[in-house]
Amino acid sequence: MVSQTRLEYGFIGYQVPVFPRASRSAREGETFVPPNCKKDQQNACKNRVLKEQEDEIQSSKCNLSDKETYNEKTLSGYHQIRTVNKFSHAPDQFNLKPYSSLKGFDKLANVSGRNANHSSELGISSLISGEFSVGQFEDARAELSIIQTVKSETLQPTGSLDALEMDCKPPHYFCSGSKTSLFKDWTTLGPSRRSDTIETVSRDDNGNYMADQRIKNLSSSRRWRVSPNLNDGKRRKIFHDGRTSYSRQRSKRISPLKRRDFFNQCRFSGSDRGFQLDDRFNSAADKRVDDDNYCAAIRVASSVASPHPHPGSRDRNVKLRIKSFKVPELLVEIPTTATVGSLKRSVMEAVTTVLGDGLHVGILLQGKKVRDDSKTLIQTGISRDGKHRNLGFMLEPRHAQIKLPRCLGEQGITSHATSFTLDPRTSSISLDPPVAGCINGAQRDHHLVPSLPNISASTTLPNSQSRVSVPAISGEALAVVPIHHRAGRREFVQRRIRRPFSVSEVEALVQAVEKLGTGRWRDVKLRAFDNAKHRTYVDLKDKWKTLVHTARISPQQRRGEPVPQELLDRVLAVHAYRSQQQAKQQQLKSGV
DNA sequence: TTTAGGG
DNA sequence: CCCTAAA
Repeated sequence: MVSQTRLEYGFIGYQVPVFPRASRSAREGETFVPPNCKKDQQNACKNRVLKEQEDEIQSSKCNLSDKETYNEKTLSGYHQIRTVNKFSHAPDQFNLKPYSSLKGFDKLANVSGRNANHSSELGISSLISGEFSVGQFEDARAELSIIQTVKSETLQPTGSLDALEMDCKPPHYFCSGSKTSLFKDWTTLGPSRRSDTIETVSRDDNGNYMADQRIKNLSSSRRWRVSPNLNDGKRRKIFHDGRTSYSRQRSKRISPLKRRDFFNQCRFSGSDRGFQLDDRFNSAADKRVDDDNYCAAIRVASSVASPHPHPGSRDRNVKLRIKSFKVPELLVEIPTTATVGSLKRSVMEAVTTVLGDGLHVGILLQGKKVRDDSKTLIQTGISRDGKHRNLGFMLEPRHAQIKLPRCLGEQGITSHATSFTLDPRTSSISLDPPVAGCINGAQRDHHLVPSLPNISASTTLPNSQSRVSVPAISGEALAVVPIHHRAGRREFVQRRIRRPFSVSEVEALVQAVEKLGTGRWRDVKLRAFDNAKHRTYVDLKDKWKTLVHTARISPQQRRGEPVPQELLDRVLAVHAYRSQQQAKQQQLKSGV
């Protein structure tokens, strides 16, 4: 009976720590102490943090050992999605937490750089793709029906909806070691904390939700200038079957080092007076964020420079600071017999999918949509003259519906994960199509003009939703195969979102290669990943390559989700065998 | 398009 | 993952 019960979570919104920012305590000049830090350790913690701040300039490498006493979760902070289960009393909570704190920071810097150059669109997807996971519940294999025994009894067999509300806690702490230096200026903001800025969410005539914001002038802020060679002019051709190929392209990708340099150039300056406004904004945002009832979204800070920069005329730059995005509501339906791990993945993938390619950015200026992409900001009216204080960014669904054919369970292509009872045929994730996300607080103000009138708008929440239940395929991860709207599509093409191979995928890959050998990647694809549209044969080949590499290095050097040694052994065995065969072939050839 | 490798 | 030369 219980196994027939399904839980459905409606995600009204998410708050994802897209951009690192100082914890409130840090901005308030206090030293953050991890919540789990025992009292007698607090002073030591404080000292350590202070010391880190002192050392951050010299330190060029993050000293992990120095932080080992901290739980990563504690250090990184996370945002919570809390479900309000109308059938139960204890709210369920979902956290979006950094997938990898250190790796994430590099990418965050990268995102910042890219944002500065393109639009926040890239940054969002980049950020979501791999930097965060849905977590907290330790036993990912525990079945929901066990965890929610009590709830299950009260749940409707189907169709029960848990309203999910966001609890958007600011990251407690986001920097450690040298990484702190990247964001130093974020952590050392001015003390101005008057919460006199009222932010609200408004709805445009298209039914899109947005938050108002302020744009801050860039004048004389050289840090916000954008290097043109960061432009990633990649062009991607989309095959009819959803596969991709790439035409020749241009400039080199930015190396991580360069990205960091770039970010360092772009970071805020604590001496920038305008930043006090940012900070004030932050305080307002935090206040709101603390409100359990507030539906928040993806937090972004980005900068956008004038598309036609005038060298030597920095006054013409506009600085945008987008604090957060609201994403459309998502619904996840999942059997109670599904594992916690699969629930996490479902949520994560729903978020990833929507942000990955399901949205595009719309711009609202004084309530009107700006549709002409070719206009310059000045022509549009986005300038520093202060005329327009209502500049809004929206995340709008790119497609009417986003379908997520997928298998939610760990049960993958192989039959190994037999302990999972999730029925893929009835799993579904859906996106609320008509609701656009919004950005809470890009902000505008004038440099050297500390007082800025508040911007306000009416607050509305998404009220419509539609759930799209789609039959899940037997592939592993979801294959989001958005229908690409070529017309009016953004010029720049983002890198595919990163989708680390799960263990069961690796298992399937190894199994297939054992059978087919290396060098027949198309067959491997067809055999084991036919339903995983996002895994191309090139991906599989690449994965095999990394698997071989992984198997050869010490476990300490490995990163990401650990691959069972048994699998790695099989990888090595197959690889050795195939190599041997290949060598023999070579010998035969040359011998003849 | 697919394979094979370097980036 | 990306990008491509070759096959």
